Amino acid sequence: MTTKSFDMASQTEENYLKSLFNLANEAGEVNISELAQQMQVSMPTVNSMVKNLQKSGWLIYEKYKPVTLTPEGQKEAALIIRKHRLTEMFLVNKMGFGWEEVHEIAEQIEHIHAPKFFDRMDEMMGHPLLDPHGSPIPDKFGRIQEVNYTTLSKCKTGQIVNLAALTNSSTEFLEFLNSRELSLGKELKIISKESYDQSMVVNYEGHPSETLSEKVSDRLLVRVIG
Amino acid sequence: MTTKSFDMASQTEENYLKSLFNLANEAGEVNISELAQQMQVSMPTVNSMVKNLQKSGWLIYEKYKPVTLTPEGQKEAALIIRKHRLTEMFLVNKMGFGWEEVHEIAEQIEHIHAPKFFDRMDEMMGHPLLDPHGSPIPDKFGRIQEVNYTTLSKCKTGQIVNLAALTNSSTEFLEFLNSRELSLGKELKIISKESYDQSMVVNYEGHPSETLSEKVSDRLLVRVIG
DNA sequence: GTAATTTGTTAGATTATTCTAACAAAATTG
DNA sequence: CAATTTTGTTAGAATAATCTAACAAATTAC
Repeated sequence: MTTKSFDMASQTEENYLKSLFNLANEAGEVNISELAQQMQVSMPTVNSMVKNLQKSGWLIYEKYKPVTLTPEGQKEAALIIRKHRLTEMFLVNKMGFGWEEVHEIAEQIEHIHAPKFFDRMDEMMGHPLLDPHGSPIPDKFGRIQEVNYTTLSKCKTGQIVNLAALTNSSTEFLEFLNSRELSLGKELKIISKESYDQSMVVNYEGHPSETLSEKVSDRLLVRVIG
Repeated sequence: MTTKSFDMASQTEENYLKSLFNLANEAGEVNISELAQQMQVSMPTVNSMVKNLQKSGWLIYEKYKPVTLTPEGQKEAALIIRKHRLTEMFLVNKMGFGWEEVHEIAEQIEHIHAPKFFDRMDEMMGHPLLDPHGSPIPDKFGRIQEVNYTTLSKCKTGQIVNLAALTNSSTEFLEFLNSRELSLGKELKIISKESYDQSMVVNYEGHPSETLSEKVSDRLLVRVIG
């Protein structure tokens, strides 16, 4: 007798679902150790929480196997991510925050249970498709439209690209980008690439010659335009 | 050796502080049973939580005596109420919600730890002094400026009053007021008062003769203007 | 293909918040 | 003021989320 309830997830459970969603690879599988690292808790903690989440129907788990979100788990996770990204966009567009300030606040507001509140944000912003860091905002049904960009690090000398999104949105990285006046939509021309450390010299408005380390260029998602 | 830490209060503890603040009478004392009723938990639960809150320095407690918030407890509570009321005002003024929709949402957002977020709301609204139900918004230091109004129920026939605030902001009551087009700032003239059930007949713009029960007139806070 | 390493599990304990049952102190009431 | 009622306390248990210690399974590495 399987116990599938689909009750409201607790704040903690919501965080596990979100991490599971973000860690799920092509096969949709996530290891206990990965999840433990992501959640910053011990493996036994994850082990018991995973049993919990399975009992509630959010995921599939078998001893010694990686876990997989059920369709319901995926939807639930996507809807939490939707609240997070809508909030980030609202904070930037309607409240004047910088893109480096919004993650921590959204991390808390994503757990608010008030559909009207998020619907109103969405409406006030005209149903945005992307958050301030270029990540797609899942729709009301938890559907997420995948876009695939390349990282700047994979581009070749001479190419012209448009900065579209980031693979990492830590405050420190965003502050680094601010210091170089690098924001989404900027057109970058790749001047050269150092084969020793993979650092790149790029050119963009107001910055004729800016050097970016591989660590940075790996985190910049771009659309090649020439 | 007294253990006074003043750590961050948990969400549950914040709710106890808020209730304590709201229940505190002139003497500032609150009984365990009152608090249990307000918080909708059993007395033993309150008993143990009160010991907790004392250990953290938020209140003074002695066996079989009513509890009293310390100055720190009062400030903490007032700051939570500040977040609640700022949020309600923001939802009404900046997001277009009705005054009857905002309590439940603010009840959740009040627990967000993000000073910048509330400061920005405050700034965007030009530092409002009252929330949408006429209750004062405590300042950043947790100071609350008391205003004292009379209830409509205490007014006499012939008086003209201005509707300034409410003693109760339940959705049902607010929806009742909406149905009679009664909103803050409305000027009411007391036409008559029924001595049998204390119901009152009042007159205001668009409503030449509206009857209000004692239950209603007791919940309307007014400023007598004539 | 054993041995070593990594990954995952169980067992048992801890903290926060809650409960019910039983009892004790305080307040109320004739 | 003694009896009753109300209010408050203790004891003991439950649930959620976490931990460490010990062990077991799976994987990786010679």
